[in-house]
Amino acid sequence: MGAPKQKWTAEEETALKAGVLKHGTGKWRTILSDPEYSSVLKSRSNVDLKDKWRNISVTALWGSRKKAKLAQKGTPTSGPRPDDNATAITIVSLANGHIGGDVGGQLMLDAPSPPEASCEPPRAFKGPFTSVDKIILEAITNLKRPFGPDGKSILRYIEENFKMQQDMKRLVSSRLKYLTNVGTLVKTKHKYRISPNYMDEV
Amino acid sequence: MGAPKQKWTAEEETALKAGVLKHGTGKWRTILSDPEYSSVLKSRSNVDLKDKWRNISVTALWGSRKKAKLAQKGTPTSGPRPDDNATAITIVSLANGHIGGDVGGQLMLDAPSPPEASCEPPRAFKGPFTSVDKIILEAITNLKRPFGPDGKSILRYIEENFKMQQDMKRLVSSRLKYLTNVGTLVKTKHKYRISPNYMDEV
DNA sequence: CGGTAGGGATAGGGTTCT
DNA sequence: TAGAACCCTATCCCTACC
Repeated sequence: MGAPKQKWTAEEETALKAGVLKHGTGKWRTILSDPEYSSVLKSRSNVDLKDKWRNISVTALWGSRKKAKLAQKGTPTSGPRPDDNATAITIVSLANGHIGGDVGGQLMLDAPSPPEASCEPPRAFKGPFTSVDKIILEAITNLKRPFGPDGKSILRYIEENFKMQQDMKRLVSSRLKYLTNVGTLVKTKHKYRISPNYMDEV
Repeated sequence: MGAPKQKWTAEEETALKAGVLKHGTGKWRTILSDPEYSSVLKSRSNVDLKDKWRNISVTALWGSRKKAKLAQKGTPTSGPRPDDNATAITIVSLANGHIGGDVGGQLMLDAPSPPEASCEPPRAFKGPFTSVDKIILEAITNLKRPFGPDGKSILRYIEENFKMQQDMKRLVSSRLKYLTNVGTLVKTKHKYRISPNYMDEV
């Protein structure tokens, strides 16, 4: 009827990956609207992009969605094995890493704090943070929740303890996603905790 | 972020329904502030409540929001199946019915049923039409707008064509909401038209 | 500014096709 | 039979409008 299973071409897949690299995961409509990819992807919907990306990621991580589900149920303690097939993981990381510097060009998280950002973090614990990531890790550490705080708590902590001149919601959300993807954080039931392997880096 | 899909529990849903029953639809912040529900719903926002209620209502009426939209556009033949899931419909009716007697106590229009209406399960469809409802239907019919008149036009029509001794604004607004909820009216872009399925009841 | 309504996007479970 | 492609819809997000 409508679409007899339109297989993804290599070109489309490349465009999708580039799009995720540029705009981050979860920005399917944005990617689709980007003139850089819209021509190649014009026969795809935002949902198609989402589904395809899921296939790519999950395949790289587990081999298939089915295995992924089984793995999540059967082995609650062991996370994904990054050594399996790192390509998609790399792409995910890369993509999310790029988010920071992208959205509106205003995020610029790693810019070594401008001359005197006109707003000094009032209650910073570890001096001038140049990275939102560090703030997030601090939040998780200080919040001391049994299974880790959830995203809202983290966001609230940051908003209450730092003077930010912008809305941190999306940025924090992006970075949580990123830190989870690269394995720095472990996400369980919407709660984030710092991976044991990274505790010493905090 | 914090909750990429925090599914509603049965308990939360019950609290929401009770809240609507008590305070009426559209009073999401009020429901959230009511100590009777605030503990159960503490992880929800007023917007969450609004969305969930929309989902409950629309699911009961049409099966899903998508189907509802499709039904509004085409498919003149198939309407909602009242026998499908009447519970939410009933609750919607009940809730809105209570609104009438609630706000300022001045609405209190015509209880079509005897005094003991308070403990009686209301009939959702063909339900308690008030005289104002009939006037509203007349207004919509006579105004003959392409996609139906909006609330203001309906109100103006009533004020111009009937001598009412009270301010009809809130009352008309309530009844429009009610008639929309029970499926008698279909609301699209602030305009109201009579559902094809109820045209013959006018 | 805070709240609500409504449109619309996303996430994830489920289904169909190959 | 597995996996890719696609569907369904609860939930979440954005914006206009009071």
